[in-house]
Amino acid sequence: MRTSSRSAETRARLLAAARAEFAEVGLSGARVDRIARQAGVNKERIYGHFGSKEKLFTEVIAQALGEHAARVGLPEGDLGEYAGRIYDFHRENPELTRLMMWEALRYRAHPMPDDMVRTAHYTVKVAAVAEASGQKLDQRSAVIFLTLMAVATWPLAFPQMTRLILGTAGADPDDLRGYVVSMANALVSARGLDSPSHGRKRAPVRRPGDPVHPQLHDSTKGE
Amino acid sequence: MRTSSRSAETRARLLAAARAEFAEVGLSGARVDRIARQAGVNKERIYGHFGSKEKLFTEVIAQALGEHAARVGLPEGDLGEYAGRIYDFHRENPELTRLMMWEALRYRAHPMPDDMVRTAHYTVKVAAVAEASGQKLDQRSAVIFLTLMAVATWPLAFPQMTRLILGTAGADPDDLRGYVVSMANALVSARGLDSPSHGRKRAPVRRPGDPVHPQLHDSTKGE
DNA sequence: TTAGTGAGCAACCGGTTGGTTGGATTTTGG
DNA sequence: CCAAAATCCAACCAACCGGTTGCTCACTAA
Repeated sequence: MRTSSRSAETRARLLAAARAEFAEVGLSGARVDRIARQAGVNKERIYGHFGSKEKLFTEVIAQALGEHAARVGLPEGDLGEYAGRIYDFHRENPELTRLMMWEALRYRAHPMPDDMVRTAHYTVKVAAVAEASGQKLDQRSAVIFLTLMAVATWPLAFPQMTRLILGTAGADPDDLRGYVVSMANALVSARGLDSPSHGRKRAPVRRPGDPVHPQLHDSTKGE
Repeated sequence: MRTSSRSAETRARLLAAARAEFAEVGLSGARVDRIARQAGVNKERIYGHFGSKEKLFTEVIAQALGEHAARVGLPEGDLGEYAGRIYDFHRENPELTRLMMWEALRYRAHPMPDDMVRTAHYTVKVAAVAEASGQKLDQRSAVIFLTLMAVATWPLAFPQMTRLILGTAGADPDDLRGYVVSMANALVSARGLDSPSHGRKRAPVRRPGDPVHPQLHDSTKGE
């Protein structure tokens, strides 16, 4: 085996092991020794390839979200079924859900390294939602998409809450999927029911090409 | 000051400092020294009062959820406005949202210490939802309540996703509240639209002998 | 006053952690 | 085939972490 491909494989093995470890216990809970051992590599390689545990973490998240973006399709036709597909994907890839949570906890709303590509990704999806639900492309389409995500992923992100609310008997994943689809359909079928700016202020309209400023965040802070 | 009340105040100061620390960096990220210093007491007091870092963690969560239960009322009348109240509370107490996430990541669906009291708590709320939405008390009421929670808390739990989907301009919290209320109303107004098992069940993806190891738990687990 | 009680604390401890280093081994260019 | 470059690794380390201990001090009851 050539050095370069051997090196690439080492890197890939480290990334895979790190993804499992980070998904399981998060950044501060992860142990570099464990990652290296799981990958069957010396832990020094982590620093040779990635520089630090934290940089490895961001690399893992970027990779996982990239795969996610590539594998879930666009919303088309029945939006309830689309929510079901999101549910399915997160159910089959619980690591992604957990990585999203670790990411949210660590970086909050701060811009991420690959902010622009992800923004573009969701812009496309929101447009598809607008078309599928037969309304014009505006803020409300984005909100519907956001809510579909919420309905589909919340029970998987907060399994303890789901169990407490539904009870152990009602927590059957397949039944839950049916409920998710049902709730999502209810959302879409009732669109246009009342105005979005129901509350206090008037809603601004987001321009699709909205510039996002990639402002660096403090790297010295521990988790 | 009397010894007992002084002790109680020390305990309260530790709980407050621990809540901030745990909400910020989670259980494994938290530093006992930091909590003690923030509380202005010696770190030995943590072990005198709570026994261990993990027990302090569960105590913090129990307290925070207790406050939450006390301050958000029962769902009554307009369920959309109820979702708005949930949103308001989590917006004003972001620590609770984060604690729930840390808890979900650490304990997954496993039973928690105060499982019963929390279950009872949600049973009451689900019953109130059933009454407020004018339908009989069944699994569907629980699902509606669950979905209300999802719609109200997801944007706050995943601010980075919300920002990416809505854009920086659309992420205004007040507008977001309006959307949450609107979406929740859409949900409820479309109740009874279709049966829960709307689509055919999807093929169950069973993971036989799930090899995911729950390792991480400390050896000192017994109570 | 004094004995008893419990909160408080500085100092300490053993194990662990992220990160480093010097050199052995393998691959590549020529 | 050779030398340079790339890759790998066992051993090491300083800092850090959760948890403990032995003692002091303030307060209370008798």
